[in-house]
Amino acid sequence: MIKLFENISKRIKLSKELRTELTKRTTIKTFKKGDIIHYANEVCQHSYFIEKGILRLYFIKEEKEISEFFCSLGEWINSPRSFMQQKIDHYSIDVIEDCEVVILAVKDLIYLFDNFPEMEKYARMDMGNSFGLLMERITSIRFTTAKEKYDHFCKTYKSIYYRIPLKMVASYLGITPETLSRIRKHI
Amino acid sequence: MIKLFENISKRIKLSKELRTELTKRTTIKTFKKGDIIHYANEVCQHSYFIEKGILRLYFIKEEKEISEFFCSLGEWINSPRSFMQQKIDHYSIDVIEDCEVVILAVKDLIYLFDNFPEMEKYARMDMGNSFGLLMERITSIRFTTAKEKYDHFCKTYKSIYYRIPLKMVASYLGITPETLSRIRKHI
DNA sequence: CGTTAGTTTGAGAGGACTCAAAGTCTGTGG
DNA sequence: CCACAGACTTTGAGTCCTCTCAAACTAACG
Repeated sequence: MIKLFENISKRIKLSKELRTELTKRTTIKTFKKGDIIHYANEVCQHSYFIEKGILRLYFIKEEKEISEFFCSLGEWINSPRSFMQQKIDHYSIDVIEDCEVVILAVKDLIYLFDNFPEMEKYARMDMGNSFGLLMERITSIRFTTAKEKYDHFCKTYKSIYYRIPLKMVASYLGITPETLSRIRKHI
Repeated sequence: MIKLFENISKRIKLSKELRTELTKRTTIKTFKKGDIIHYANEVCQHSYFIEKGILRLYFIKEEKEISEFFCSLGEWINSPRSFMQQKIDHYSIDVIEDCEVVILAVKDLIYLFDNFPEMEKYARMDMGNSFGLLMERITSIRFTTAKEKYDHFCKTYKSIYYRIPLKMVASYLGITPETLSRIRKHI
């Protein structure tokens, strides 16, 4: 839970009460590479904070997996629309590298929102951060060659880019595995 | 302010007190087509809620304007990172169609956040909504032909897409004006 | 009503795609 | 602990979409 408390403290003052409540309402769990921790045909009931490992949000399009993004140490992952609006969405989450996560159920998060206004602030700020990253990514996708897209990807995921299979990176970037393979050769 | 109150009420219970405070702390203003209401070299001090008209977030890349997104009736617009983190960012905001906006200064927003916890919730939910749209957009940019990108754009902006100059649409989609012109011809 | 910005049309070049096949890695069961 | 099957990655050839550059046309604004 250490990384989680650090992450929260970065954005808001973490009171002893909130800390206690968080400890009480979360569970720690480990998963193995290849595990699927959220399925597209279910409503996302949990949000996962990563203490270790790599997870991926992806969906299926024309029988192929498309990676939406990757998350690692110090980040939250869930199926955004499904989790926030409690409805089915087409995203699944799987494990790229053995991981340890802190699990928070939506009902507990709501409890925290209702009883700790600073938790709302934290959620807003954390999302604001992700929002900025998405905007940057959109810029990096438009107008750029496959090589520039890949360079941006390596920069964004500098601590983990080399741990993700080429095929998944290709679908994340919206290029074919063949093209990505050729690009990497020329570096 | 009618649309603003509607928008807020959709997400949270709008108390009489918050309503009063909002009225007191916002101003209504009109702008004309072509006006620039936020410049890239300044810290964004205000957020604008649109009651009428169309505004655009854009930036300059290699001497060309790149449109990031368009906003119209019932939406907030600001330079996201600049506004949230109070630092310079490369985005400017200009007026595509004469507009009427409700202006909220960052200091007043902070006051509202500090005194009305439900305002934090509203901001979080509103951003969550925009977040979902960005994710959809990323999907619509990857793997798609220029025509599919344009179709998605028309769907996303169904009430205003025909009011935006072709050149701006092209830069929004990340294709050249020539390509977009050819696509539109074949519909 | 002229100037300037925006849009359309055309021709040619190049990057990324598709399809195909060979080579490499990984994990599972014997 | 090794061998093999299946998945992943690399390499190659040919095609197509979108880009660039260039020029004509049209619309908007003072």
